Amino acid sequence: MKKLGYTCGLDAAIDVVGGKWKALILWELHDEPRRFGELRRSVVGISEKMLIQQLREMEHCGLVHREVYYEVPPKVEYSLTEFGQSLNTALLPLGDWGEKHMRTIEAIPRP
Amino acid sequence: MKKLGYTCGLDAAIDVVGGKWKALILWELHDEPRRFGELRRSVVGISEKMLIQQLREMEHCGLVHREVYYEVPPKVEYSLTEFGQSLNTALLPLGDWGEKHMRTIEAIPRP
DNA sequence: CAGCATCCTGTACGATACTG
DNA sequence: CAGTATCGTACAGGATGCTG
Repeated sequence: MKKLGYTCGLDAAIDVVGGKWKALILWELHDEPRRFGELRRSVVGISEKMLIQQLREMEHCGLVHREVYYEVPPKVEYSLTEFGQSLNTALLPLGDWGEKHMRTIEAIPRP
Repeated sequence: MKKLGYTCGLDAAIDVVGGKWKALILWELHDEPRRFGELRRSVVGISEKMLIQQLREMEHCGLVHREVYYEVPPKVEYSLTEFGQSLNTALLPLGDWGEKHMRTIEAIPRP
């Protein structure tokens, strides 16, 4: 969410879902709502700071819905909006591509 | 191209096509080979440094083929490999999604 | 024309500790 | 449990000038 005046659809999409974590979070939410703690565990390697930051941004873009249950202990559930679902669907082929070529990608020699 | 040990296909795909420019370059190459100067003009806003850097990385990953014509003046053409084509295809739905929701995305208030 | 070499900056991301 | 608050760093990305 930085620029304005996108040059094409891909440009706009990447601006929304870009970065290291958003697509992964989106994926974790694809089938059912998740609590903060669940996400922290399932999105391997993410810090609390990044998780909450990315969630807030996605909420701000209308991709994610945040539902607070006023209980003790606290409970908050994150879920995809229709908008988020549509983005997730658009990401499926990319995920499949990655899955199919994972070995190849892993085998690329790093500098 | 940073990590190893991807947690899912999407993770791997994003590692390959991530960043601000690679997907856009891929798109520019989708229908026919392009010369360096052509790319510099059509990928709006990219610097020479970033263009050559991204091209080299994509070449290294086997997504792009670099063909040098030993002429005067110099001529170099970049084109997609089969691998690159397949990635580009996987990105199509995302591009469509972006195209469709561009107005919505542009309308999101920035911080 | 197609690059390479430098220098510089912002920020994305990370580690750690603390709170309602 | 679900976050805040700080502090710190690496690297993505940018600006400019030069070269075979």
